[in-house]
Amino acid sequence: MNLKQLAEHLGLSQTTVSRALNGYPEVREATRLRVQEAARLHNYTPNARAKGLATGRAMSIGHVIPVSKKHEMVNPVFADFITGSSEVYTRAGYDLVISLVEDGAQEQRYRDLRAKGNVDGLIVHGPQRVDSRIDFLADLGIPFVVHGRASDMTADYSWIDMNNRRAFRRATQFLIDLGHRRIALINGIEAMDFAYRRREGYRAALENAGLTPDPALLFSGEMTEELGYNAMRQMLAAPAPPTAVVTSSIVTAIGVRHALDEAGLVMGRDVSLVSHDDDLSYLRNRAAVPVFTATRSPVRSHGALAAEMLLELIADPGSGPRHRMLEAELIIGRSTGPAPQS
Amino acid sequence: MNLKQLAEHLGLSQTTVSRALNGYPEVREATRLRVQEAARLHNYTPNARAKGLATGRAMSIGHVIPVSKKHEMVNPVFADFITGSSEVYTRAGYDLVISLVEDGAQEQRYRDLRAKGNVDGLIVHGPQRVDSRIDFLADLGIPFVVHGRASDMTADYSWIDMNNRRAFRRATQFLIDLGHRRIALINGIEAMDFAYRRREGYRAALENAGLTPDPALLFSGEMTEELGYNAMRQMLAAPAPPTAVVTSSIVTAIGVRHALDEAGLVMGRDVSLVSHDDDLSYLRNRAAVPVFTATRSPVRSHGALAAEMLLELIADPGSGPRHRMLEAELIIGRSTGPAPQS
DNA sequence: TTGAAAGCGGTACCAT
DNA sequence: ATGGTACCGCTTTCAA
Repeated sequence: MNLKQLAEHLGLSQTTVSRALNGYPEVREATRLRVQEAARLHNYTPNARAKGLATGRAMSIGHVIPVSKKHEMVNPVFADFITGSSEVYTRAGYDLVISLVEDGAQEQRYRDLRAKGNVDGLIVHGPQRVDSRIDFLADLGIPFVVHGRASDMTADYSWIDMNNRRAFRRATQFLIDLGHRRIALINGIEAMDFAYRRREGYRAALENAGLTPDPALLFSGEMTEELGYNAMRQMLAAPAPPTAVVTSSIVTAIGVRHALDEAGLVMGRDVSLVSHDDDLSYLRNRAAVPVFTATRSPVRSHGALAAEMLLELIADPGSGPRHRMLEAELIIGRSTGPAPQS
Repeated sequence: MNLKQLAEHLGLSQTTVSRALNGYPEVREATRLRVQEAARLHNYTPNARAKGLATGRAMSIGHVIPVSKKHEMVNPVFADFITGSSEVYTRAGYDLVISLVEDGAQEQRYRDLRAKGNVDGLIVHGPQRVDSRIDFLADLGIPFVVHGRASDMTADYSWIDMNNRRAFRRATQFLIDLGHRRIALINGIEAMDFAYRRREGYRAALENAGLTPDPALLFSGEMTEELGYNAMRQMLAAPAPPTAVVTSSIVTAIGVRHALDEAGLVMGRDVSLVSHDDDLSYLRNRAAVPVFTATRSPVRSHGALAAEMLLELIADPGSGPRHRMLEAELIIGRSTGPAPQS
């Protein structure tokens, strides 16, 4: 059933029916009720494409996720993030369009997204330290919010990010406070902004304690189990293995643990481990248990906040860029030494 | 730049330009080249909404993912699955629309998706053993492919699924072959079809070996770390703990391991563990290492296959439902006993 | 081989 | 308070 048919059925004009349904004030209340009733009865839902054509708004938001041929993995946090966003979009009547776009085709894809006119705004995932997408999208004039930042760019754009630097500084400090001196970092790919900031935090904590980062304890790559496994094996085979490890992902931490198993070492006794993005809250306060300690960021609410930010940006294009920084939580599942300084 | 402007610019009619760009044969070759050249030059991309309105096709596919208020989690395999699908869609010129829809609002949301006209077909995720969505969508007359099946329904619909029953039968058999007699299962929510089938496989292996499933060793719930932790703790506190555990998810397995840690037990020595959806291929053949053994399904390619199936269905609505079953791989990272029979 | 014009299903301006 | 009508941008008959 479309508008025309509904209007004929009611003996009204399309105009009046449209107005009644869209809450315009100049419709008599009785008429509005009659129209709404009929619409409900016939399961009338306006055609989104026609509506979009007429209004110039697509009522949908795009999430662009970079994938590279080389790094096959799609970060699982996207799922969480998108869940948060989705709730906001649904409530506001927006659809969510996902675009996985490959390294090479970036700009053309964005241009298309814009020209095809099926998104009103974009969320940009996975920014690098210098990310050409940002200037490009700004030029294109489409509202967008970046999930993360591009540290080495000066442009002012809207973003939402967690405090990666702080989280990793605290995690590292926690281990230093426990007495560790040889602390490894198994990080994501450091061209990615988040990984770069994490390493900065790690380094800051070491330097603050008068320690020099040892390159032999620094690893970065795609955050797979395999990375953790290989890194840990390599370090265990070297002359001076670390006594503690900080990893960027729980997945990597699992690999680390397999390497420890293989060497007959016990996590929490022989080697301490802090992993990011693990939710150990169910273990909190079980202080005697040799488990991971973790930092965790509420990715899902990041998604919701980013979505809200973007919708505001779309509603009020005049307003300037918005920024939002969120803190990660340090979850101590095991504490064999002094608690970390907050 | 829109079609009208491009046509004026070229001194041609919209009709001719449209035909030239869409490969209609009745355009003179010289004209076509001139048009294509100009289109490229001006970055002309047809407006998708207008095109959709005119053709009646949205050129986009919806993925509907059920979320319930109670089970907050969104299964991380969606991310992988969608990645696979996305590649297929992109190549075929389709967009991907994600709809997370809440338990209550299911039918209304599908009806809307259909009526709003912004998807040409749907992939349905997370089917239950009896899933009302299937009959409903069939009635609605929109092409759809189910990722998974609904065991207790008789309707014939298109689906793609992994052989959950077989995977869990083999995993359980593997443990039986190692000599285990008390084998626990920590499963997903068994109203979900996949979890139900997994339990059937587990049970089949036990019965085949003349073993009776012990209800005290059966757990099901949302596949969180916490589930694995609580289940394992509870079993360890009981009179006759299991000597082996099969879990439906690597996340759950991590929780199991924490419970073992807490009890001072060693995985692979005191308790064996097989987890599903873990990729231990990097450990394959390291037979002496006490690690997880796993079954793994290539979720990403499931996504691609489902997408292809759906596009075929859309292209040829007359053809009947299609089905595709995929086998999971049993990855043996540790083998302290005889290998499982395949 | 090309063009004019009628939709596709709405919205919104201008009348009445 | 309601209706007529000109778009929105593209496709597709029908004519020339």
